[in-house]
Amino acid sequence: MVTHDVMPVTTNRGLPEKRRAIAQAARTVFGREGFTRASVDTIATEAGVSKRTIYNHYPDKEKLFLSVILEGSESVAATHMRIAERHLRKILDLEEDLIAYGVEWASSPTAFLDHFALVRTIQAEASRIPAEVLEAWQNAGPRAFQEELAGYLRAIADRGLLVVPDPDEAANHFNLLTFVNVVQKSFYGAIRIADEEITELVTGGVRAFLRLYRPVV
Amino acid sequence: MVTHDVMPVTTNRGLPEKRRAIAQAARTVFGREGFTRASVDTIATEAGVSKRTIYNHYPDKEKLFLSVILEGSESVAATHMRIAERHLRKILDLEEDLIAYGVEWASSPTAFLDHFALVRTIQAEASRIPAEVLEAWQNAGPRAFQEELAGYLRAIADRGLLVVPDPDEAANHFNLLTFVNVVQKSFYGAIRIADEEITELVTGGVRAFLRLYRPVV
DNA sequence: GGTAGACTGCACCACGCAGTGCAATCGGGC
DNA sequence: GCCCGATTGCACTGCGTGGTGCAGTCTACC
Repeated sequence: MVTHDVMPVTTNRGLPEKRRAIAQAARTVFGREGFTRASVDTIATEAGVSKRTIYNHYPDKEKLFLSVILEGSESVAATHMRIAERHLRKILDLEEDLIAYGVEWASSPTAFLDHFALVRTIQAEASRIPAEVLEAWQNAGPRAFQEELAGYLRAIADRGLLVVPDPDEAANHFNLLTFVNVVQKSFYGAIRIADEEITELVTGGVRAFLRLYRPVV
Repeated sequence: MVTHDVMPVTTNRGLPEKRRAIAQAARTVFGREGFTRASVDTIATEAGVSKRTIYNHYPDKEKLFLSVILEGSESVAATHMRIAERHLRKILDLEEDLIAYGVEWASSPTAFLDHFALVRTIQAEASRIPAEVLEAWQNAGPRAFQEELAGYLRAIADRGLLVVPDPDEAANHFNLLTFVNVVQKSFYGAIRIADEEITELVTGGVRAFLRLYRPVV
């Protein structure tokens, strides 16, 4: 697990309690309205805090956004860790476990609706976001998940349940065939799709994945 | 091929020549700045046209955006048709042809940079876009490509070169393993990635696809 | 030469928004 | 009782923006 230093994006002034309220409100409002439409006044109101206080904690709107998305990534990463651990550490029935993992993980955009709305914003603004910031986010987000999954796949392969010449590529393929498939269809949760459809898509993806990487008997 | 009627998004007043200039400029500016940041004044200047004229042709900014993205989809669809036809009609070496098709298609976001910037905007704003508009775009865009590809795969399967129980799912898998993989990494062309990397990614995807759908000898 | 439609330029409105300045208040530590 | 940092409320600046109104010009056609 690699952690990357990022220049501080928040001042150390102010009460942590207020800071949390601001961050929480910012996540909600940015998620609902997108970066540009979201106004600092709205965030202040939602946080039950004066606008002036926000500018005591964060130098400007952009840094506030940045801080929120990085925190969000950490929280999602932690969740992913728990999901992966729960389904992929002890394998009972490989197909079943992979499906359970995939379904739960592919459902997380619905659970972290605000955060993934921010992710969509990031993607839309990619060309206007400083390269090192984009880099930092990718490392905290997508890349981290893939690395983690690759680790589990390697372990599963070591026990002879899969044949995985290149764990990173395999993790990528799994990700594409399940998670990415779902988020493409649901716009990262913005368009609600039924749980059964998620299950169906993931199941199809896992079956394909297994055809790719299951050892020939 | 299904075409969907969409309510007209442009007035019939005005000279078609000016209209084209406006649409062209709008595509560029929206692509560069995103919907919200792009100002109608900028578009007017870029088009060499007075702002008043824009409002002679389009009722408002939103409709202008809409019109531009639908036109763009058509243009991209036409390109896709040519690429698919060129590589998938007559198959000489299946792997080679699929790779050539995949590489060329996965490179199109770089060729249609403006348009795919609009696509990212759409995705980011998905939750704020009227459902029927989103529907119309999906039909003109992603869904159309997938359908077309499914048709070719079916034809290839008919000749015994592939085993394709469900052409739609197969097309989806191909799409995920090649095109989507590339656009996820490049943010639809916003972040430049080397041609060799595109080739590499697509090649890996095609190989996986073939392992999934090649007939067992 | 007259009429009609398209275009232009420019002023203008109304509004929202990021960010600042400031005086006043609150609360805990010494 | 005093101080200091955090917070508040509010007015205010400056700017950009979507959209309109209007008076005048240009062009093509009759």
